[in-house]
Amino acid sequence: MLINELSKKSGVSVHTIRFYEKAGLIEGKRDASVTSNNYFHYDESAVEKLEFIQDAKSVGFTIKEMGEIIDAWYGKKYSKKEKMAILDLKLESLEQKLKEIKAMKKQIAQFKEDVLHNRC
Amino acid sequence: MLINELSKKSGVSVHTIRFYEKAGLIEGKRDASVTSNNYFHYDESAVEKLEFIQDAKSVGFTIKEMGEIIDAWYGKKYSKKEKMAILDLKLESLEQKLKEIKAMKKQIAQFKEDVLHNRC
DNA sequence: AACAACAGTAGAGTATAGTCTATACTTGGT
DNA sequence: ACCAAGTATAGACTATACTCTACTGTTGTT
Repeated sequence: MLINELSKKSGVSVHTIRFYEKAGLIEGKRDASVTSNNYFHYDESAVEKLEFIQDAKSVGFTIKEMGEIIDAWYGKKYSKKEKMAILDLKLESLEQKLKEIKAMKKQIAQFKEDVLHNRC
Repeated sequence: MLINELSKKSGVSVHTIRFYEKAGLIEGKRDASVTSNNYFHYDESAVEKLEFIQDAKSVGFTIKEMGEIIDAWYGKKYSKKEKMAILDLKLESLEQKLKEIKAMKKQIAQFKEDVLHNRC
């Protein structure tokens, strides 16, 4: 599919898809048999990656971190063992975020107590 | 205390404290009886707020959101009822973040499965 | 052939959150 | 009195993550 279709399927704008492509998160391929244009073609994995990116963004992963995860998931540059290690690190960082959020919930609950009892 | 002491107590740089002050997150007071300088004086609440800011940052709250929380915690511009409502909204957004992170953990666990069984 | 819609590239602009530099004045220790 | 260290303000600079504009070329429909 071309970029416009990818945009519609993923819900990510054409501009942003190109931005992600420059950042190395997704990759389109050019058809060598076509000489009249330079159009990039994308497959279903690009849709999956863009869907992942949207979720990963909202949990606070940076472009760089998303790139690492995508490389460990789809890429060819790591061995199976390395991929598992990278993904395990990401799981640990999520575990850390989980703890921080739980602690923040407690803190805000405490703020509510303070407000309730006019302690501020 | 003056800004340098506040910086040491909170672990936040003097520059960044001034940035937060401009953003309305903390507030120093000038001593009207002193005419020779314009130095700001901070109390213990500034330390508490800066400590909160560092935690709130790491869970993904923006400056604007932190300002809302601080106003609902320490500020005078809201009624008790309004303060509780604001803090409840923030608790809900944390609950949402918690869900997203748990979902992302599942997704990455699935990536591990895919890698393990050479499905990518 | 005309033309709107789409594709690519380069680069400018925006928003957020700092971080640092320059300048000028004040304070505290010797 | 001297001078390093601290303080305030304004504004420049950086990094991240987009978002948009300008321009050029291609494709598909009429």
